[in-house]
Amino acid sequence: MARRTKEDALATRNKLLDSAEYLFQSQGVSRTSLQDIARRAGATRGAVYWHFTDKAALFNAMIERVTLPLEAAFSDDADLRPNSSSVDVDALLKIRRATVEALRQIVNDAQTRRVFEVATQKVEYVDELHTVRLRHLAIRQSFVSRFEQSIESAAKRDGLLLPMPAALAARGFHALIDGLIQNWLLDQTAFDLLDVGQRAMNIYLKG
Amino acid sequence: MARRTKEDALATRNKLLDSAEYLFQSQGVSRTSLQDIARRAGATRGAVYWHFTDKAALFNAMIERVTLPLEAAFSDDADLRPNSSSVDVDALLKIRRATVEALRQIVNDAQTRRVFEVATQKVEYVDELHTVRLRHLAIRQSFVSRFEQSIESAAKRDGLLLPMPAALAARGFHALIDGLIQNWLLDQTAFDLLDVGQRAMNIYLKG
DNA sequence: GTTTACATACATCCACGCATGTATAAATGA
DNA sequence: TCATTTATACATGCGTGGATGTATGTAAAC
Repeated sequence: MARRTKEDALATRNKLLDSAEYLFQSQGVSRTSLQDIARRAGATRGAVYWHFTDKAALFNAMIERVTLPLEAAFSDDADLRPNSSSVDVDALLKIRRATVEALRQIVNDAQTRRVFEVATQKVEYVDELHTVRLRHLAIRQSFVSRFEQSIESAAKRDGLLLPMPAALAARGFHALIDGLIQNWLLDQTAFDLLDVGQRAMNIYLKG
Repeated sequence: MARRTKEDALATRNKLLDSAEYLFQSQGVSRTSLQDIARRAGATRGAVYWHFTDKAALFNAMIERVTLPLEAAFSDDADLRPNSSSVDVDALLKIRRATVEALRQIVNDAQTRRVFEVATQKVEYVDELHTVRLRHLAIRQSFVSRFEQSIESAAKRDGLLLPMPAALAARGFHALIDGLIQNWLLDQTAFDLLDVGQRAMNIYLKG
């Protein structure tokens, strides 16, 4: 066809990513061809190869469309709160709130849910997608270490001694949340993620 | 070639499964062809199609080679202990022991580790593999409900009231263990699975 | 006029399923 | 016990479709 305006181009790009989301979720990443994606978006493979160098790049873009805002939200939570509220808000409280907010987004936002499901169940992390995987690991790590700091500062503030090193406690907490999310994604009718998540979190944080 | 003796046939079958394990782990399930698997086992696709109807069946067999013994171990733990030890052993203690044993197997047995890694990161659960997935879910569910019973009986025995329904507590516990395993598989050098696992378990069970 | 945003066409490769070949182990019968 | 038959445990070959990458065409925006 003919050349489109820049908004049109961005629209087709998003359509392609939408199609990819849907098809990746229902057929898996490796079994959906670029042809499938293009067709569902009302375009051809030419459009796909114009916007993305290959399937891995498309996958990457699809992931970042969700994770970039989510990461930004997390950073905001950590950076802005100290200014807005009084002084030295309980670090654990911040973690608690941010976590609940993340759970809420997964439950409420269909797109986030789709992408999470694809990223955890419908893709094989190998070769080209290894970079995506490394990025995930880095994000995980930053989350864990931030939580570790919060634990330590909270313990120091309240003058209580921890039953285990903060690093290990942070690992456990992260595993708990991560496991809850993944299990919920496996069967979303099995339990209420927000409810169970908050209760489990409270239990764990008693330690 | 010629017909082999039954032991020979079983040997090639195991060789094929070994190859699949290795290749699935390094290349992912969808990117490894039956040709690859056969070649690495010193055989041809003919052998593969003789022993398995298709790739999904082979995958299934590979999984069961590890999970069947593991399930059996879990059943033994639950069924035999009441006879061998005194009367009414603490139900929670049994769960604790079985869980630690499972963690130990994952850490120590390379084959279990490989298969778990494949099953959690290197496969897209869709179409034919959906049955495998359903089976996993069923096993999960049975584990969770068994743990739920243990919690309830333990609570009744000790006469303490739970901070939440046993079903939710069981979910949380399972999510914790599951999350720890998965995170450890992502980076096996990050922490000591057995250590952190036991500590986190103890913390959680205080609730 | 040039670049953009695609569509179309072409060539290559590879994975799968099936059909068929085949040498030998195991069952069968005398 | 041995000869014959049958089923087994693969190997080989063929056809087919589909996915990828790239090269080229093209009309409108800038």
